[in-house]
Amino acid sequence: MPHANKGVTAAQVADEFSRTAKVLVRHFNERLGEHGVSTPRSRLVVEVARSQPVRLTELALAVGIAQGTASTLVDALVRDGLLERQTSADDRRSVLLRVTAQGAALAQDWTAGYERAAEELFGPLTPEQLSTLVDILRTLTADEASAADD
Amino acid sequence: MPHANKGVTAAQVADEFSRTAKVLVRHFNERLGEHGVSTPRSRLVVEVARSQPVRLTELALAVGIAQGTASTLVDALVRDGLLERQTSADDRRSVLLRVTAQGAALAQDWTAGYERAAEELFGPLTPEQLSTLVDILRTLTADEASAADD
DNA sequence: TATCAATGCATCGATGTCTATGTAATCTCC
DNA sequence: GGAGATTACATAGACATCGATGCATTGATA
Repeated sequence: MPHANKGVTAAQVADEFSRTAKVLVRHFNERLGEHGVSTPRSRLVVEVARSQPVRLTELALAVGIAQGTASTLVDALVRDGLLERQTSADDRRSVLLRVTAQGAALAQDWTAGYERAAEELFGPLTPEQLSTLVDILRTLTADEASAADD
Repeated sequence: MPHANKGVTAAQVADEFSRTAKVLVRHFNERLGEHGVSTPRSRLVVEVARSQPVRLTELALAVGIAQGTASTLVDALVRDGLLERQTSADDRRSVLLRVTAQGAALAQDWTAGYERAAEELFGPLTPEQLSTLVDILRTLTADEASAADD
């Protein structure tokens, strides 16, 4: 029975949203755990592979985490030989990130795992629902973009 | 221009979802921070106020966190005088939780803050979008409910 | 060019979170 | 009624995360 939620309040939506978000996080951690990696680590490596060379702050923005968090995670990934840091010639404050050969190989595997996990989770939705959901999500974060102009 | 996302993939939706979730978390932390409390702590106190007496595991389920996490957070809230633990007479393994007078007062304040934050965030959506969003969120977590039957 | 502001990154301390495990109480069932 | 399974909670260890802050570099300006 769809649409039994006529008078739904914002707070109820917030509750539902945050619960769903946790389910999503848990699901991805499980699936990616089968690939021997956590969700945050895989997201970073995959994102670097996709848009290298990339500066640290850009990367943090792209995956939606704080710059300090990205710094710590990247540090571990460099130690593990998946990423490379390189000081930018243009601006020696900047760090350019690239994947190593090993990182690139793993990124490919993890991307597949990530996509499969996403399909498992969002598969029950119709294409129209998917599209609607993305619209709604973008509406919600559109605020953020303008708020950043403050 | 709505619906410009015809061929959106599950992975893209997952990305968008997780970014939105982080925006939501940040927004609530900011707003509730103005009330001197974190989101998880306020959610626990408010939930206990709403459905006391409540067992720890029930509470964890209601707010969508792991039982161990709830145990730790509740411990702090009891130390701070907002919640009371009481061993159940029926089942001496169980802990029944209630708010103290102070906890009840704060819960009221925090509920207002929570609702206001939710309205700020979800206000841009039409009532129909809100309703649709809840439908979609419930579809996504419906899996979980059945998976729990394993 | 010397100074002061702004920027990019690293680090710190605190918090929330998970899974895994331990302990006590309860339940099952022979 | 007692043994073993189950359940409820607490605790431990690891990780991700944040905001705040420090340090080095760059940019702007007088």
